[in-house]
Amino acid sequence: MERNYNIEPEIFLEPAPLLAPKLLGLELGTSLGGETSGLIVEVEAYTQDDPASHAFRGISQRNKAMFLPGGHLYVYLIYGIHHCVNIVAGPEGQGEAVLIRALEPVKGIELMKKRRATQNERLLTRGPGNLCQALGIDRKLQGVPILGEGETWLRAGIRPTADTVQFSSRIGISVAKERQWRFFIKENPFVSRA
DNA sequence: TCCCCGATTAACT
DNA sequence: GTTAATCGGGGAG
Repeated sequence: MERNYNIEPEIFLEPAPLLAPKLLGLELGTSLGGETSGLIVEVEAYTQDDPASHAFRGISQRNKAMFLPGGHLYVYLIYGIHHCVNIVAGPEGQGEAVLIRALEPVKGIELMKKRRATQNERLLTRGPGNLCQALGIDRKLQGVPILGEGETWLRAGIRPTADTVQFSSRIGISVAKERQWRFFIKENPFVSRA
């Protein structure tokens, strides 16, 4: 574990599969009627040439935030119910992003319990839909920058050592299962699946 | 315009 | 293990 390191802004211009593991251990938070945050413990990378990616068919009204420069947010609605949040990767015009799949809660646990309607801390930010609900993230945050002093922010957290990072196929997709672009912290209880 | 189905979740049997 | 919930993107006609 390493604390108080700096986030290098250039990492967001790297391809999503390179950026994704570097996001593990960073603290993602919002200040929306109260501060809530958590350490990123599970992510997945999606690229433009990737059949599982929303960017695969090119730019559209829905996915245009994916084509912003790295370091912005791409938020989408899935199954008509749940929001999912991505951190955009790569240069402007390149449709790549990293889906945030799980956080380890840090700040605003009481507010997150209220938003999630549960007292079970383990369920607050486990899974991409759940963590958006806990942090109050929806499409009003479409395309906002993640670095800087906005109401959505990313800060240095606790950087994992290489031996605690695992990777696997991505969850819930029906194509491109051979791409092992899911990265997560070994044995972390907030990761959505073992 | 119609139709299918998804980067999910929780509540079932 | 299975299934309903509920919206909107995108391909077919």
